[in-house]
Amino acid sequence: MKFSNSLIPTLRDIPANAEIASHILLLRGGFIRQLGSGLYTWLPLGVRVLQKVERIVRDELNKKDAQEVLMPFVQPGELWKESQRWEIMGPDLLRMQDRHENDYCLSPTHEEVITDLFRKNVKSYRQLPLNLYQIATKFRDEIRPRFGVLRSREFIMKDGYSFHLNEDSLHKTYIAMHEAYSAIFTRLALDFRSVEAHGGVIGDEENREFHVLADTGEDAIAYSAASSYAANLEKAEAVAPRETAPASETLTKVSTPNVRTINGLVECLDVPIERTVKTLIVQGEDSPIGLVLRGDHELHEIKAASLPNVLSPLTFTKESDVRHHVGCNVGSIGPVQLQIPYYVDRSAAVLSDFVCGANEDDFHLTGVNWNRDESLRNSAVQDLRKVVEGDPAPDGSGPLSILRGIEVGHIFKLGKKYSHTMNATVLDEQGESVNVLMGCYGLGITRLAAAVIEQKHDDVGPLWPIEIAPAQVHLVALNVSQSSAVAGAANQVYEQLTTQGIEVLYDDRNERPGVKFADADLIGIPYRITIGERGLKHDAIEYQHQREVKIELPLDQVVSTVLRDLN
RNA sequence: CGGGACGUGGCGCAGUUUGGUAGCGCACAUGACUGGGGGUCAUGUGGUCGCCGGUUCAAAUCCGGCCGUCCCGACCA
Repeated sequence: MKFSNSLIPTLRDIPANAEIASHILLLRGGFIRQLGSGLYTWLPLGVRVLQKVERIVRDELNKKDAQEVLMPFVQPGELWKESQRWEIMGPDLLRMQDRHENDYCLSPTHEEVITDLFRKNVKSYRQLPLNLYQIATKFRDEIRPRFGVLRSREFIMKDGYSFHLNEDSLHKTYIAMHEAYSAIFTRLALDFRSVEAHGGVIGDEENREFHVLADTGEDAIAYSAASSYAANLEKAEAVAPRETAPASETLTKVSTPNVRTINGLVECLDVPIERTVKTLIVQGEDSPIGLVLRGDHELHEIKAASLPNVLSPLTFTKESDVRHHVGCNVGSIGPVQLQIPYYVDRSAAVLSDFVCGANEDDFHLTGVNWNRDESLRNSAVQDLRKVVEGDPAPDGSGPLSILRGIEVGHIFKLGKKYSHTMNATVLDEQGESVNVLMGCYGLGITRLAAAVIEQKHDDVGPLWPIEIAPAQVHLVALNVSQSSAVAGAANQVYEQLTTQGIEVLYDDRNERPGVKFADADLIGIPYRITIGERGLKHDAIEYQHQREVKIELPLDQVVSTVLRDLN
């Protein structure tokens, strides 16, 4: 690949609309261009990266006997109505009609199509298990596309689906996919975690997310350094830190004029925030419901919304209604004598001598105790809060740490969710018709390419892992148009490496050295060979791996050294 | 959807407050010089100032509407 006849539009300036490393560097290195919000064109170097990511993914999946298919990007609305997701999906699903006014959508995922394919073509348990995948374009009309290709609307995803007669078979494939994903990310030399997660609209049986750790990640990951426990914060279980201390204070009503917030309460009464309790009021099925948390803890909406009688999605009760039901403003609510049902978070439930609202404007209670104080004894305790750094891990292995991660893969057991609604059955050994069990395995190809940069870059450019670099070697020939010696040597190295099957980006342009070096940095190919007249005079060719120290090699050893390093 | 910002040659920006013939840097073309970290000089090419409407003798600039892009948020008392 010669630079002089390639489209590699590197940028000197930082593009105005890009903020994070992967977005900036993919633009500046000439890998992508934006077409519209959440829509990107992949340029030649970018396509090479994607193809290599895909190659690794195919390789690892094929090892596990998954088979590749390719399904349509445009799908009939009928199928989505059948699975009932036409109604459930909301505006993320981009819908349209054809000339006959039939409903269609751009596929955000392919459960419906694959299930339809399966039910029309597989009839016997003898054909199971079956594991099919594709690498294809998806469209999701995201609320807010951002961070370039990290959260775009149109993107490339590997999505796989498996079919099974029984749970045991499903589990085997689920584990096999877990292994395949781990192998893929390991080959990319990524620092990643597989974590417990929420299933979302796909399904909420057993599932696992794969995250590339990076500060710019949109998700928070709680993990235990002492064990393999790791969970997305949206799933992570919060366990109570310690046993209840005995009550020592007496219940006292204190005046707290104009105190409406926990911070105000802490200041007013000079109590530690860990000994305060706040009560949030959300809409329930019959009446509003109180959620009681320690003052310094944050409500976990997903946990709260899944509680019995609590409305999902979680909706906070309007302040005027709070006064109607509780008799005070939202800053003075507390569990003592609360006139509506409430749940207490585990960590709030182990407090003693704590402070809470008195359900009367401008008053709070101090010295409150769950077990001693009559109206509190039968409080319902639930996990309501987000975990924080230092919380005990649910597996008892020690304190939790929190890191940020980019979700690049997600594997699910779907069970019979789709086989049931879409009537996908096989005949079992007894000749009985049974719904198959399914699994579903997603992996973001375009996102993964960006996530790699988020984790592997420096000030001047990406540091691509060799497996997905746009080329293996960047050959920089300095002043080629002036020096026939340089041109001769560079051409020779280029020919020899190419003949050996090495991918070389050969910068044969008539550009100044500074331009070539800057572009090489922006492109980020791992091995760089620099040939200039100065070194050539004493038979010295520069050779450098990423940003490490350059070494000098005689011309006749360059090719063999590269071959050695690449194998 | 709520809040904020922005939209001026390919890219990055100034000009808008106070209306008066559209500018800078980079890139691009040609030539000369230069030749190991985005070089210098000279001469050039390229823009209906996002779109539509209004005010005005005159609009990038003022007013109204629309479109687009980015950022923050999408609840925590």
